[in-house]
Amino acid sequence: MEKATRYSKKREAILDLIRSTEEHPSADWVYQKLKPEYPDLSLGTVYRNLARFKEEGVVASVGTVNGQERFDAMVKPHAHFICKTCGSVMDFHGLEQNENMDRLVEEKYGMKIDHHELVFYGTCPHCIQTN
Amino acid sequence: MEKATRYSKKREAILDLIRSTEEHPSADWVYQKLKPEYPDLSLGTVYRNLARFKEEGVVASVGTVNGQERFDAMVKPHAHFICKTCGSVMDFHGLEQNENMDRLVEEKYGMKIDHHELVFYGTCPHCIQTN
DNA sequence: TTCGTTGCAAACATTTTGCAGTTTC
DNA sequence: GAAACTGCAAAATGTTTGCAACGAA
Repeated sequence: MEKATRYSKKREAILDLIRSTEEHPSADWVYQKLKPEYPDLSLGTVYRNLARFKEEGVVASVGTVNGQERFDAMVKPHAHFICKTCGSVMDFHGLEQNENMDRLVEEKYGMKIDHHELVFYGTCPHCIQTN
Repeated sequence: MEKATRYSKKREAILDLIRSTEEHPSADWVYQKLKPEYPDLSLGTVYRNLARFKEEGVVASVGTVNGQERFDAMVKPHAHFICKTCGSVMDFHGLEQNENMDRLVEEKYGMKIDHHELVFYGTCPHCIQTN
């Protein structure tokens, strides 16, 4: 038996925020941003909703940066860049892998592929300048 | 002034172990495996040496699986597969990105690229069977 | 009224760190 | 003997969870 879903203003605010930013936020970033408007928001709620969004597939995890998981409102597959200096995460559009790659891999190696993630690591323009 | 390096039997054992397995181990896995032979080994030492290996570039982080960072004795670039069910990490050889990809990205987006990581997520053959 | 959702704080798990003792050179 | 390395245990950090109160339907 599936669990019913009820409206929640905070859940809506969390998703809206993630969708409105290019920051690829962490749970704490979301919490800090919403705290002023929702003074009684708790971190637990942010985590619970993020977990839920991941299950629903409306938000994806980009990976862990400096010990914190970072999230992305999933629109379509795209590559990411992570700055090793400041930890910022950016999108790379136009570097998508071949659409058939997942299927090819399935045939070649015998596993079921759900999705893949291409991440570049390096130094962002801003950190290049200030070093 | 660089810090001098001294020989350490445990450091050697840790690196040898990572190099000898396809497990893409976590810190704790390394610790558990070496504990019988080195009863006075401590987890702190494993972590300290892993951090060192990463800096030296002899070991790379594959990512975080179920909250634990997983490591790989870096030989040459290759893609990875992570099973969402059992958390196992495997190598995918023959899927390397174009060698020039990093340089292309640098020119196109203006960041300095150190390396990239391609990870597939899905269900491994073993977990397909037992479900 | 029901039961999904939340705040709060405690519990957890992983990783980091300070310090005193040990080992390498 | 100096300095690197380690064990140990405590601390720090990020995330999860139990429970009572709250809120949507």
